[in-house]
Amino acid sequence: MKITRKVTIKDVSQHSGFGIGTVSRAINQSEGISEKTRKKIQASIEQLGYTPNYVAQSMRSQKYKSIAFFADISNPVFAQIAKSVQIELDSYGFTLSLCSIGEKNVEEKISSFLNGRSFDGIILSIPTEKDWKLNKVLTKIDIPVVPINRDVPTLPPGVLTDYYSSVKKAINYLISLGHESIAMITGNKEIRPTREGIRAYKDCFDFQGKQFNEELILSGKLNSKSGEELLLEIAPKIHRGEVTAVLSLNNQMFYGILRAMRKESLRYPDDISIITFEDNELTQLLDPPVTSIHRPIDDMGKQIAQVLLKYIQDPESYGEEEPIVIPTEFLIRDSCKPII
Amino acid sequence: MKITRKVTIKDVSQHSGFGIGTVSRAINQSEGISEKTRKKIQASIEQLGYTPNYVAQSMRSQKYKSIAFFADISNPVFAQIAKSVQIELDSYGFTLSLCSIGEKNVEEKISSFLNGRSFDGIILSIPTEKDWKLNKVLTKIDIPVVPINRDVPTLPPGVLTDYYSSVKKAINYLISLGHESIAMITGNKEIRPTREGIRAYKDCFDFQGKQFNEELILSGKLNSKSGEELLLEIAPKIHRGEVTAVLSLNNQMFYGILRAMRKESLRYPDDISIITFEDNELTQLLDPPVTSIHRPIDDMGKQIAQVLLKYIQDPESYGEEEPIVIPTEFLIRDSCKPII
DNA sequence: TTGAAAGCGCTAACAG
DNA sequence: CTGTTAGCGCTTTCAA
Repeated sequence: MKITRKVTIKDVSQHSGFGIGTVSRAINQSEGISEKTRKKIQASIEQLGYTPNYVAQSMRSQKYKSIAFFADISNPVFAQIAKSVQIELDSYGFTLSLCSIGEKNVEEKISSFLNGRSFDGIILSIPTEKDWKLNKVLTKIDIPVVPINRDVPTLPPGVLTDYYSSVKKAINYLISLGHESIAMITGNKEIRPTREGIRAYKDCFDFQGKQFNEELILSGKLNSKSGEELLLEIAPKIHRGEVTAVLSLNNQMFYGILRAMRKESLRYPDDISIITFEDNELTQLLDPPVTSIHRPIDDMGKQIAQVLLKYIQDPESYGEEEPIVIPTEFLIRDSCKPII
Repeated sequence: MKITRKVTIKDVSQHSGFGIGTVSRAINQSEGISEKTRKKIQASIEQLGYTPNYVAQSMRSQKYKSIAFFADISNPVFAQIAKSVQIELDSYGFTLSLCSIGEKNVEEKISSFLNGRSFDGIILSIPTEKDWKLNKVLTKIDIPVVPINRDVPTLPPGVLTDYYSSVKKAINYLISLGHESIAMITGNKEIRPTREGIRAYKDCFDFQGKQFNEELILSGKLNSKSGEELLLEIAPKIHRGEVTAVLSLNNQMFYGILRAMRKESLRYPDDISIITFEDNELTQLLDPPVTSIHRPIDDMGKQIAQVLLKYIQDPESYGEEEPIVIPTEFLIRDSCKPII
């Protein structure tokens, strides 16, 4: 058995009797080729089992059919987004490459990852918008970038979850149950979800003509440890009944909140009412199940892929598109109790 | 401001005064170049801010510094593996590309994904080992493939979790608590974890001189729905006290098991003792927390990357390496109760 | 409409 | 030790 060299465009050219250029035109569905020859060449391609070499195509065309995804994939939310983005991209022949980023040195990670590699576009979730170094790096990138849930000054808005309405629904629900002292646990204040959450929170209280207490907004990092610390901070108030409800804007922080509650022997909904962003196995299987804000993550991933693809295909449109806002659903379960 | 063309090896050659070939040798740390020239060239490279074009390098060298990862990343276990694999690969300049696969048409997905694209290696987690079509596709692949927890006939063993010891510990623990009718919920029987689990289960009973009841091994699919159905199947027995413990070999199935228990108003540890594979937020935060089998996932990812890299760097060693066995930890918590 | 030929940026073989 | 050159497989002028 002889070693089978990969079949190239040259083989197709010979086999079909047409020139290399013509074959290329047939492959790329380009103009200036008769339907007849296209068919003949197509037949040769199928007989030989030819597939164009993506690497060679890329080198010549400067198109890579490849997207870089920067996020912390160990967060199931991003894992799921990555999955649906990949599935969507795949149907357009695009490949998704992963790059994990943490809290620190994000710009360094991103630029060293991009260095030398070639992508047509980037999907990005970053820990803070106010990262001067990062923003500098981002301006230098000459391919479209779609941020997830971030307002990056140098970038078009991308895809956003409707945190404002979500938080409004949650807070109003708690108010309707009679809660007045509602703590809200959020990530740092330099990301859109936090800003939008706070805005919604304030608006709810303003609308009700109620006093808004700044101290009840607790900002930290987007991880469970931080969530735990923040809950521990207000635990005394909860014990004293000075805080009767907690709204968590982040799934990871919520894990920490639950851990802290356990440590403090605080039980929901009796000692405290709780609501969290992101519905998942945990919120469903906890006893009682947790009232939560749900977003269609697969749909989000699909939309992210779609905008990016649009930007790539039509660079003129980059930055001209309206932000895509993903609506959420408010799932009332049994983790909140009315104040009597 | 003039448009800055990307600097190429030619520029470096001109700037440094050395030939293109010499520059290439400097870049690739190849033999046959004096330390002096290397330094001079290095200086030029830095001054010009040159980075080799990976695409061109790949095209010429047939090395792509690129790995394909086939798995269902929406399972947090694989997401975390993907993350740590990526981090490890990144330190060697390799890129990780994602491809989601489901339960069906796996061979079709894999081969169409690979088609035209170029990778140096593959990481693979497949739903069943007895997939004739898939195995046929796999034999045709001429780059190293590292399977995760699977014995694929046509492939070297790769990286394996020690299911045998893990299950043995769990079963023996249950036996020591006085349990005799232990149900084990597993994936399909054509994957290594199931086979190893069953073998361990049998060995434990044999060793104790106890009767092993085949009916208590419940095989299904690796998803929560299947876990739910299987638990529902034996629910009557649990109610009657004919089954007193359940061991779940899969994290996804475990979600379903918990759902089914809730439907059936079955509570652990009072109505039934439970143990599951994979420790995570859910097992820790459930009340009471769940006794579980934990494996070091990040370490697993790192090892997967390492073997694959070794195979790529030294193709002779492909298939000659011993399987890498990942040990597990048995975390006793409060989900099991002794039989009195 | 088609073919020929010039590269894309790089590596590797060959010469010197 | 270093320079020159021939491609890798493809797209894209430019002629025919």
